[in-house]
Amino acid sequence: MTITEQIDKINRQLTQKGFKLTKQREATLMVLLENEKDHLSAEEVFMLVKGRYPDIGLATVYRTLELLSELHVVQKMNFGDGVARFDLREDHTHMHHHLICSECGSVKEIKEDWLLELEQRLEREFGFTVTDHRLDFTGYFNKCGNKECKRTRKAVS
Amino acid sequence: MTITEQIDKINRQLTQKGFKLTKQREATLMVLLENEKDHLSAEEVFMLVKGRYPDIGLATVYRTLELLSELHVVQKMNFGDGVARFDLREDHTHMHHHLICSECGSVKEIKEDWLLELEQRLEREFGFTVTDHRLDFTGYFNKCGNKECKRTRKAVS
DNA sequence: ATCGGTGCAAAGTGTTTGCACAGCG
DNA sequence: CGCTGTGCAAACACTTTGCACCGAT
Repeated sequence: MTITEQIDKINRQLTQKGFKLTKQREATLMVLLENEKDHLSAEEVFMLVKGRYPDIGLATVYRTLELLSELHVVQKMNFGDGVARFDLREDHTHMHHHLICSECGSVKEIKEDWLLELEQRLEREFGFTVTDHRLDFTGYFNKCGNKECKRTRKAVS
Repeated sequence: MTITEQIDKINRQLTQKGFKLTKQREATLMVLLENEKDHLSAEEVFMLVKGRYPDIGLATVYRTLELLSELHVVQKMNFGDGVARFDLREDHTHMHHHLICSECGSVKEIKEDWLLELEQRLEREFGFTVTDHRLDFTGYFNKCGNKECKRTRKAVS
C-alpha cells in the first residue's frame, strides 16, 4: 500500500467519524508513515512536521496524535523514559515486541507475534478479550550493535 | 517471609552498596510491603507514608523509590496514565502480567510467568539476555467484576 | 568533620487547556 | 452562521534539583 493510499484510507476513517483531514493532520500522518520504523515522541513528530508545515503548533501535534490514538491509527506507548511514543500500526496489526537494552537504551523490534496462543488462553480461562497487547523485554545484547552501549563485553553486575 | 525479615534483607542490600536504612526509607518500605498487591504511584506512596512518618517530604519518597528501583527491590512501571507506578518484587521474581480493562481501567494481575520459554528463545536466537520483562494486555472482560465498567454487556464497537 | 540523607521550595519537563480566530460547510 | 480545527500562551501534573541543615559514623 502506497503512502497516498494509506492516507486515503485514514481519511475515510476520519470522515466517517466526523473529523476532517486538515493539512496539519496530513503532514503529521506523512511524518508518521515515513518513520514507521521508529517510535517517535510527540516532540520528535513536531520537529519533523515543522519541516513540512512550518506553521504547525505543538498543541496541534499533540491533539492529532491523541485523535489518531483513539482511532487506533497509531498506538501510544511508553518505554518508561518519561515521554509518550507513537507507533503507526497498519491494519490494526501491532504485532511486534521490543527488546530494550538497559545499557544504551536502544530498542529493537521483533516482528513476530508470539502471543496469539496466550490471548486465546486469556479468552478461555479469564473471559478476557484482548484488543491490544504489549510485550517488552529489558536486558542486554551479548554483543550490542550500538557503539554507545556500555554493556558490551562488560561483566554482569 | 515476614515483613520484618523482608526489611532486614533489603537493609542488607542497602548496606552492601553503602546506603543506609533511614526511618524514612523504612516507612516507605513498610508501605510498599503492605500494599504489595497494588501498583502505587509515587503520590499514593507518599500519602500512605505520611500516616506512618508525617514529616517525610515528597522528594524523599521519589528519591527512595528511585533508589529501590536501581536495587531492583521495586519495579517502576507505567500504565500510560502519566504517572509512574511501583511494584515491590520479591526475590527478583516479578513474574506477573496485567490485564487492563479498557473500559473501566481496572487492572488484574496474572501471577504465572508465561514468558520463560520466550526468554530462552531470545537468548538463543538474538543473544539477548533478559533481566526484566513486561507483558500487558488491554481489552475487556466479558463479565467485568467492576461495577463501574461501562463495557459489561455492551456490544463490541 | 565528613558524608549521605532530608525537607522545602524552585525549577524542569512533557502534556493539556482556554481562548480568540481561521476556514469550510 | 455553526462547527471543527488551529496557534499561542498559560496552566497543569508529575518529577527532579539546589541548597541549607541534620544525624550517624
